[in-house]
Amino acid sequence: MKRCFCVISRFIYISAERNKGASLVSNVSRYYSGSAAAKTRSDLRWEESKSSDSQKWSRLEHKGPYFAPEYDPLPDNVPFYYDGRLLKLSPATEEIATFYAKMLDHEYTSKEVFQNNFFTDWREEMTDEERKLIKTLSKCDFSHMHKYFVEKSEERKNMTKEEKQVLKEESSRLMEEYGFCVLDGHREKIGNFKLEPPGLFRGRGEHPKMGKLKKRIQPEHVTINCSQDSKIPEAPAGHRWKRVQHDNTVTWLASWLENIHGRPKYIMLNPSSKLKGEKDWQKYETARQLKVCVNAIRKQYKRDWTSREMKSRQRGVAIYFIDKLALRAGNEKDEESADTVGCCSLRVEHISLHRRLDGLEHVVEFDFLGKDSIRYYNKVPVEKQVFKNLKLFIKHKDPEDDLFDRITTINLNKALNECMPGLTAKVFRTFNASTTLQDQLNKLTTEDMTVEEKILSYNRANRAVAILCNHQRAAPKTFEKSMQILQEKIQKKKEQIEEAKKELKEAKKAHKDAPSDKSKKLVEKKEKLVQRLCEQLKKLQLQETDREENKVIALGTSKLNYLDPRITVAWCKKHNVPIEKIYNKTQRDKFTWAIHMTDENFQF
DNA sequence: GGTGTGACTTGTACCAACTGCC
DNA sequence: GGCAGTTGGTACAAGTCACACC
Repeated sequence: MKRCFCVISRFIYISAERNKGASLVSNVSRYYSGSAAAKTRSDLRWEESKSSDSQKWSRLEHKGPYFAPEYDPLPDNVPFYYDGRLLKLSPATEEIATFYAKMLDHEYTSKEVFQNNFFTDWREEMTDEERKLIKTLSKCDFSHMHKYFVEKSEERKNMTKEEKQVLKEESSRLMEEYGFCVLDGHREKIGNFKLEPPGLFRGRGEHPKMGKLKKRIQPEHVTINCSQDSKIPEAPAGHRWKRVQHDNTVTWLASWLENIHGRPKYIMLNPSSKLKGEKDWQKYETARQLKVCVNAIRKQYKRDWTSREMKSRQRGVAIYFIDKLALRAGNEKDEESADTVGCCSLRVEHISLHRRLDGLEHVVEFDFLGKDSIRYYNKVPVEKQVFKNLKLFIKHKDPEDDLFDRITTINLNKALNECMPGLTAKVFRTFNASTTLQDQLNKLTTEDMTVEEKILSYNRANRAVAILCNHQRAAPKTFEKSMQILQEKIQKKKEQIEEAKKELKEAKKAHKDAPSDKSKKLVEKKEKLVQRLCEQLKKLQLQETDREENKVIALGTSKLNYLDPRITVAWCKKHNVPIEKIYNKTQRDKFTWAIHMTDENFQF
């Protein structure tokens, strides 16, 4: 096994070095090759080099985070009743009560875990007097608070244009003041300059901590990261920062510990920034390197299926799943989070083995909750040896036992890294997603298509990737209704076409009976009308297909995180599809690097 | 080799802003 | 101009993975 990995490693090392040598130079030159005029000051950033890989910047200056506004107590006419008795809550207690009251419309507030967590945390923040009094959540009447917030929300919606303009200007001012930093002399947009306001933690799926109080972040909780010679951000009046540090090996501007899990959170740059863009580009380059050696890796993991060592067999099957099904690595999780799994953390209960199913042999049926508690359900025919191994792995195990009990994501990634420097489980997802997009685009696009048809093809290719990566979304609430409206439009258009055709026929007849310039013009006019209506119908039908196929599939995640944007840019250029039809403004900003450096011949 | 921590990416839901239709 | 439907941006949760430490 190890020997084989070494052979592969050497082979890859040569390819990687070859790539690396050419990469930065060709990257930058390709970046400019598209448009000399586009070479602006901000573009030049890409030519700058850092003194080492770990150093992320030389100079960093920013204003620090923007804090959530202080709590504004409820007006006196919004009562709170406990057990039928009117109570005036202390501001801190009232604030937490409002978090709950605002959520009453959501189904999860009725869950026992949510209620228990909320009530426990709420009582901790109460005054002694309040705590003595308020002992049962069901006796609390939040309905007046709830009504107040519904009304407030309505008021906001009904604001005049001028009032909305004032808010917009205030928001722009904040963005201008806090939303940018200066990194190595360039003004860069910050991703999340506003600190998260206090509230109740929701979590996704059956999260054991749902309903817990997310406490207000104070300056004393925040660490600032900036360069020593920069103007250090000032803490709000009467406060001071937890710490000010000058660590240029990290990219974050500020951090704090969130109180729910005790994990750090960060203020970081926007995806359009140079720092993020370079990282993104590197990610896709690593995935392209995998393309060079994936055949050797596949041969190796197939050999591992018959290894004498159980660990190797399990690793071989796990990498096969990661490669074939684009499963996530599946790190171990603590008890304090929702019960979700990935490849390495799959349990026996998550798979069913069928020697024969739906006319196929050796079918594995997967059914588990993955990231964000999204269900992964798939029936996959696998190689006979994989099937045999799985039977072996589950032998004498209970449903709740680990399927792959001899491996972890750490040693799996270690083995992958020996195959190819920088290779980890998630690289397979990027690689398979981008490869799928490229293949599908090649298959689904022909020159004779209209731009609308090409866009449908693109969305279908994008959809194939989203399905592979299991990117699901809840069907939009208005889906059925909007489909019905669209279908009515289609029906109406069909009727219009029938009518127009009839009129055309009549015009032709009239022209035949008594030809004149006027009758000729009328025929031409009717012909044009029929043609225009048919085009409109086709467009509507394409829209219908696209929307129907997209009902529960989320395309955004793969577009933003898994599909090498150069594939898209090259396809747009080759097929004369305006890039604006595929990427919106934000996406174009994020992928500026790809838009500049890619010509129509790019191949992933 | 196991565990904890930190840094960063990936992911969905929600809501405000925008768009197109009547 | 008003409204409904759609889109885009934001919020923030939940992953991955590297690294330090024992």
